Amino acid sequence: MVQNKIAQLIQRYADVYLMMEKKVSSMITEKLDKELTLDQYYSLRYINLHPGCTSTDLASACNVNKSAVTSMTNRLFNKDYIYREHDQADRRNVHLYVTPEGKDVVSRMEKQLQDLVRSYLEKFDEKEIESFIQTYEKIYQIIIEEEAQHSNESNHKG
Amino acid sequence: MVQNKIAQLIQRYADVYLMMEKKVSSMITEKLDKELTLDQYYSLRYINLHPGCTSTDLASACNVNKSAVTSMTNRLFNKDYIYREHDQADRRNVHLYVTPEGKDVVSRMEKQLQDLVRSYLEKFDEKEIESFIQTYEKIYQIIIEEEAQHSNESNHKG
DNA sequence: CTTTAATAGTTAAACAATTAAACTAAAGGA
DNA sequence: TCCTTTAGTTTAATTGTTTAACTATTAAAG
Repeated sequence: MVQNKIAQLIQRYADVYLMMEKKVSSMITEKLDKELTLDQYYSLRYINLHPGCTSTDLASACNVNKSAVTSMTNRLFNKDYIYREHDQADRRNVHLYVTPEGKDVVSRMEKQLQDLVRSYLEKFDEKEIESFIQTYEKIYQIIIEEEAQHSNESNHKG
Repeated sequence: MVQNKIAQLIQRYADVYLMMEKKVSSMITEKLDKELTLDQYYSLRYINLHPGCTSTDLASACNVNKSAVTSMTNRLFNKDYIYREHDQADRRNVHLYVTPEGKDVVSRMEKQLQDLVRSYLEKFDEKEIESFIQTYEKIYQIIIEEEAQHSNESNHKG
């Protein structure tokens, strides 16, 4: 791709990125249950999809420090949405599980999120959204692969 | 669009969203100058593109409270990247401007951002990225229009 | 004109989310 | 046994945010 074209595309992306991100996250916290922040919802969702995952797993998935995960899981634990279990084979490992209350709130928020997004998605052609998400997933894949290659140098995270 | 298909698309988006957001923002803070956080960069970039804008403008653009803007502009002010000027006609208004040092850092970070993103973008077809950003801009437009319609009800922000 | 409303912005207290560094505890290897 | 690595927590600090109370200025109503 031509250098100039790339600069243009990045410019256009940057022009909407900030507003988009803040607007979407504030829309969501406004419209959805106040029980969880967006970050808390996504963390709980991850644990729900990966029962028994460790703090390290979650840290690597979110690309944050383990101490950030400790804080996050403490917040979820204090709300009785998750519980922890020590690994019997290797007692250093702590496995994370979602409680019934946690499962309740995840599915409730998932439904609310769908109701919210549906009204916007209806204004699009299915093919357009499909290919948008495909590109999004592709970008994600490329970033992951790229990181796997350079994982030798810096492994202070994950 | 069919209900089921919508649920599927949202699911797929949610599956990558969390990792994507955190990974990208941590990649950027890692690779770019440490002088500014990503939020600070985008705020400074906005002021640079809209010289003389007010706190209210920035608050509305980011969809955050005015007090959040005060905090943000204080951080930028303390780093000598912006300055404030009282409006002579209406002394309640405070206009924001980027200093020469601020302009320096914006253009430096812009260049670094382009160098970083270029390596990823090169793996894509130009048409694919073009239509990805087009959809992104379209989503943004729809959200803005939607909000303009419902602006009567809740105007505690912006 | 004076009193009252509204508007722009700041301050203060609280919380969420994060990092870095020091720490505890457990496991593995020489 | 001693040293090192690994998993996770704690602590102190910073960023970014909200809500509510506040200051200062303008506009509007009588």
